[in-house]
Amino acid sequence: MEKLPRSFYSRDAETVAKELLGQIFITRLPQGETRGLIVETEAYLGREDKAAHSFGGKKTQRNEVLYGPAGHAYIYLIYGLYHLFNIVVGEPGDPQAVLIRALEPLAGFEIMAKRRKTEQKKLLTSGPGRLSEAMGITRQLNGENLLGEPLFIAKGTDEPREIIAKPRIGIDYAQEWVDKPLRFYLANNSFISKP
DNA sequence: TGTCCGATTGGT
DNA sequence: CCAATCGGACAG
Repeated sequence: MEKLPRSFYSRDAETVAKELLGQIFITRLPQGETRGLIVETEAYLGREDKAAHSFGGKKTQRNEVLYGPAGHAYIYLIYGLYHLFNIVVGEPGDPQAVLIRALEPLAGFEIMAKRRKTEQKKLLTSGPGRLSEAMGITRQLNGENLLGEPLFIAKGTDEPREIIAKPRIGIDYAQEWVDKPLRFYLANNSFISKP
């Protein structure tokens, strides 16, 4: 089990978003260990990207971790109900991020089922809010270093995989950025958030 | 301090 | 289709 190094994250969001597909996201929290294969991501390009929280260089208490070093978690609450899990990427000071949108459950099924209050495998991690709940992600973990514990990403297998690129979800306000193909997912995977 | 709203989800 | 539910952004 090999953790992805800092250098993996210190690249542009589009590259990292694609290369995160097929890697393994692991959490080790008091309830136990859970693992999921990353099958869907979105790239948020930073200052220039009207869909990004850091558009125009905006820096607030919520998003300041985006301006720090790559390989840390950016976690925030959306709709007062769900936590979304992102990874800070790029060089320090360049506020880019990758949103993890779906996982394929690999281990810790019972822990996930208990947190999600469902036994249906398809409903455990197929969406950004769902996977955060299943993996035990809350904003207490905002800023955590993914090269340590309790959150990290391990190298998956090197098998070639077909990647599909499509527009991002839920960013209707982003004008000319709405249609840019910055959402990536593995072809033929059944755990994608919106089929 | 007051108001408005969201990188979603689940039930109608 | 629409309500749930609340921290944060921003205006005043």
